[in-house]
Amino acid sequence: MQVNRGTVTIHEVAREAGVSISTVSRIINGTAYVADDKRQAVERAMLKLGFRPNYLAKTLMTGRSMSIGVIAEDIVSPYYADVIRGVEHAMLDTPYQPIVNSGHWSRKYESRAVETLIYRKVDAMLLLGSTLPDGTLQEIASRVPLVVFGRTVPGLEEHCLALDNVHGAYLATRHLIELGHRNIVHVRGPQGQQDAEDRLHGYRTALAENDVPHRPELEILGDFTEQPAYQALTHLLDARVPFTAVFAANDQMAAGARLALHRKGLRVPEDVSLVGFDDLPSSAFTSPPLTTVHQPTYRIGLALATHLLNVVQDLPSQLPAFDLTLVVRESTRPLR
Amino acid sequence: MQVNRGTVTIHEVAREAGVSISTVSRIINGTAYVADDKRQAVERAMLKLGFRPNYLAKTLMTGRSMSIGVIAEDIVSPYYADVIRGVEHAMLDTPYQPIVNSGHWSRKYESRAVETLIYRKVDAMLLLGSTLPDGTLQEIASRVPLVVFGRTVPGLEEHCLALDNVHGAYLATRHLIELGHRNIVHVRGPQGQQDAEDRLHGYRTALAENDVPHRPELEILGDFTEQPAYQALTHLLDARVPFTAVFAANDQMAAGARLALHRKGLRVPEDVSLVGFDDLPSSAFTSPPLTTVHQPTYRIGLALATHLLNVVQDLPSQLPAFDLTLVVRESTRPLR
DNA sequence: CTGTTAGCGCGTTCAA
DNA sequence: TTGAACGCGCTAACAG
Repeated sequence: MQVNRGTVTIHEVAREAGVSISTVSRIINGTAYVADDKRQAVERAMLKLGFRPNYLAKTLMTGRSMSIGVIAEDIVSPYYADVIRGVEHAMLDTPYQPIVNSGHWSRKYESRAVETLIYRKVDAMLLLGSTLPDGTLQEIASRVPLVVFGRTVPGLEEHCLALDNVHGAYLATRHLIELGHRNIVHVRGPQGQQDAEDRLHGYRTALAENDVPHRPELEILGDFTEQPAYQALTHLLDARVPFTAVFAANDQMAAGARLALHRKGLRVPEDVSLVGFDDLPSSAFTSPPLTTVHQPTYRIGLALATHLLNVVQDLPSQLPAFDLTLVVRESTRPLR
Repeated sequence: MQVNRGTVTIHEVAREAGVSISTVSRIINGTAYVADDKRQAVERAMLKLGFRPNYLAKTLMTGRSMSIGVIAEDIVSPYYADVIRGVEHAMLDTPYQPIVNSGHWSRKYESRAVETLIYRKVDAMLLLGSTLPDGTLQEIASRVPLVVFGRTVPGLEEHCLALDNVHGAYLATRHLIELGHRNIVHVRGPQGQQDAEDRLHGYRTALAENDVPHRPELEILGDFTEQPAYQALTHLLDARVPFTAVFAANDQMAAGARLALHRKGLRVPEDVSLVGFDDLPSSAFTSPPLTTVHQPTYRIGLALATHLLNVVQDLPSQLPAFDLTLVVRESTRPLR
């Protein structure tokens, strides 16, 4: 039997105040009326002993932990970070607490995180992106209330929030076309990743709808980080493939592309127009500020959390829809 | 009494396998040898019933939750995010799990986060920066093993990891001076914030040691984000205060400063040299790549977590020291 | 090697 | 109104 020194429980409080533990419990939870004198005695005892209720014991009894598990593909990604910020803010003044973890873009670690959180009895779970197959997500949803961002899982539609990436990419590409560009490079996200595929699709659609010939050699592959985008565009430049604009599937890759242009002495937007996707907080402060597709990540986080809180409290709730919008800043200009 | 439908406990497993609950417990935890036939029966029963152990009940007994509370001033800040990444990676293949929260740069929310984590019985706590006074931190440390990054708390020295910001700023400023610059703007961090004050101090020391006259009007105030830095430098430019270099107290403010210069048609580094602080992952990919003071944030996260894991396991451990180094990239050049 | 028993700290009936 | 007693799911002595 371990010692548990220094842990003061409702028993000591009860003894100190000269009442039973149930009375103490009632006062803590406001479950029933308690005579004023006893209430005061108990409150004095709690203060004196420095009583701290044990959440685990409480959870064991009630079955509710007042915590919400949040798993992001990657906490570090500025994109998810902003969503998390929204989630945190929404929960700040509620009794619920978010417990956030990374899935590290890996099925293994993501499912480990899921298991751990369920073991810890979170009352609900929020997945910010997910590499897990639909079936697994459905199974998880049967064990704990689940909300998913960035994907629509069959059977869980009303708890999924996904944005129209095809449309966002369409807007970005059309903007460039309207500016007169016809040779538009697309820096793709990782192959097979849904958002990346959708954005590629939006790019192609915009070309097709505006009778701009599709040139496969202008589609280059990245992985949503700067370095590979930098390299891919450098290769293209070295190969002297002509183009006048670049649409990168996210802002980080836009930064990589921008550097490749910079190294070759090409100016943005004078020589090449550049569009990103995501609108990271930092993208408004690049030089020049980046034209990009804005995702209302903070508001999404807020909405996600609000919905989640409703769900765990059995309140009716519906996830709102969010639009992707093009933010025109200074990295694009008409083809002269 | 709530229903707890669907929750299968060791009792059902024991019944199904025809053994006692302690035998089941022993098999789960490997506490003692169990006859092979019983073990197999139990394992079959667990699988069949889909048994999931309840961590809370376990924690209630053992007093160890196998979780580590991590509180960052701000999860969203790319700076802390990289430290968190290190922490997560270090714990990835251990039985311990980090539970991360934001303090939101506020005493109120930070102490709330601390309380919540202690209530949840985390085995130890890691503070990534802290706005709490020394006394409070000492009190926390008396309740739970505590490690602090970014500050040295009296009495807790061996569990604190802080970098020499004065020296880092000194290096940055000296670099500029060696390049021939004498009119060096310093974009300060928020007044009163320790890191900000230290960096200011390092800047002044470098000037003094190299006989560069100190011009107070070149010290402008920011708050570690882009916008105020942008504005402050714009004011300075409008006032036609002459300078040839800028040392910003962090990379985000360097981006703001860079934009102010860009808007006035000043090129970096041709017209003005620019140095940052932190070396955010994105700073290597700005155009031009930023010269900045590198903080080994990821490795720090790793070290912090490793130390923490040692501490909770009563293993001897010592926090290593880390150096700040100047990374010279392409945003600085000799004064012509 | 295995089962019985006594808690961990708390919420919640049921009588009084 | 209040207290006694039970149980949440599990671990850890203690016998055997």
